[in-house]
Amino acid sequence: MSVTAPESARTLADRVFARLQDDIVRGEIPPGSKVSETELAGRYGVSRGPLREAIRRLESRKLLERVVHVGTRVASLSFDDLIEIYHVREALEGMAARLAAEQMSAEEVNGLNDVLAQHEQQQDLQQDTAYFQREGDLDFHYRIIQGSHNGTLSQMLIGELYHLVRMYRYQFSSVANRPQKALNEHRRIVEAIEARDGEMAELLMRRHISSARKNIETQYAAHKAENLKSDN
Amino acid sequence: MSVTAPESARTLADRVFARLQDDIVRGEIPPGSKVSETELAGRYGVSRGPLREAIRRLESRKLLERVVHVGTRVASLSFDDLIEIYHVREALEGMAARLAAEQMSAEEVNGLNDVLAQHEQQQDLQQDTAYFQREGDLDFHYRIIQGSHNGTLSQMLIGELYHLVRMYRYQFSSVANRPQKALNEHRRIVEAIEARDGEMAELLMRRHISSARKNIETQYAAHKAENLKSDN
DNA sequence: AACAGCCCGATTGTTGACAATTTCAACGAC
DNA sequence: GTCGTTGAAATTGTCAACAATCGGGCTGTT
Repeated sequence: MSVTAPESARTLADRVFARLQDDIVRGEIPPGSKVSETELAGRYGVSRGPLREAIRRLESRKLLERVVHVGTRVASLSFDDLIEIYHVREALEGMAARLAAEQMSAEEVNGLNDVLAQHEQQQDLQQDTAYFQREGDLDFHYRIIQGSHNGTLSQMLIGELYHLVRMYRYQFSSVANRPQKALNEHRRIVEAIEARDGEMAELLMRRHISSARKNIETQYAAHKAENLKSDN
Repeated sequence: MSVTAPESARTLADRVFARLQDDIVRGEIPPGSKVSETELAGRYGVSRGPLREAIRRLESRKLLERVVHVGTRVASLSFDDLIEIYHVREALEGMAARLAAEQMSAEEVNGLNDVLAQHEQQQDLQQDTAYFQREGDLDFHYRIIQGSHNGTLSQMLIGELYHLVRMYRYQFSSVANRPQKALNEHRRIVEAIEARDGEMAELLMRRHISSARKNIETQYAAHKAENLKSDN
């Protein structure tokens, strides 16, 4: 699934990088907290060399923020950051959907349908869906991105942006609060891909992500209004 | 102009990073060539520590390719890579143009018009335009990207993709071979931005980049056909 | 009491030595 | 002659010590 082949981590720095990234994305190390090189080196049982390499990689992925000679802290996404990311996702995943409609193989389309069927089952069973919805939604989007057969695009979305999106979702324990709607949108996107209608697939995907963004904006505005009220 | 404030390089690794990136983009170190850590450390007068840090950063920008325990070599863009990049640019810069139309300040729009006027003058003077067209075109696109007021978007385009685009342009000494056409397209994009018509700006920018991509594809097809002919 | 300047502890940046891995060439077997 | 093996050289990965820089607290002055 990962776009950068892990191959079970060939070097110490690779392993530390993977573990640290996971700890950050899952919120194990809370956003905004300072991370000390010596402390982390101890925690992961390596020297500062490989650890610094891991830190630099996570820094370029915007998961860590560093100030020279002062230190590194875990990035904490602001609301504005999240909106920015959704604008970028709208553009990139729209293009991904377009290319996927043109490029996906029959097997890949089948896989996409399988994912969709799985989601429908989850909806029916009404099981606790917080985690699975989260991961399931990612699975759907991942497959379309990979289906674009554009490595640069995949790298930017899966290799860079999605870690931030996942961190945000953990950070706010936020799950899509419009699952039925989203599922319907997913269905129509797959239909467009099956019909090899790239233009339609792009349009639908852009609307899908744009709706999610507007949903977040509305929630945030309500949240802020609520806070203002309780402040007075 | 750079999206990551250099502030005249506060650390050794920063300076080495900047110099090495420049040497790579300008083709000083030829694409595909192997770079030795000890050799580069000597060349830049630092130890291997900061140099490795610079290498890792350039690796995440896709300017260097590393194989564990083997070494690092300068990335050499294939034709397919370039096409991939242009698809991503089409999506991202289209969004940038849309946002710029909505967000740019009056001063920023003025600056954009200045750049345009400068380009028109260059056209008139018929001066040697290879270098200036190259940089001028970049300047135009940079300003619109920055005008989106979306830091994530700017980072992805200016901080990551454009270094590859510039490397390619140096690599093939390629300059837009449709300057008049491109200039007209630039004019219409600015008009849309001035009219605060985000949708139109996005459409025009996407067409602009799509045309450039198709132009490259045509050239490449012709080039390949030529090679095949001479092979027989 | 408020503020400026200085010093000390802690943290990061840098270095050179050591360990692990790969590559390549020489050698020998088939 | 080709292929597989082995060993040494070279290169990268890792480590621990040293240097540079920053933040906070102390002191002294106004």
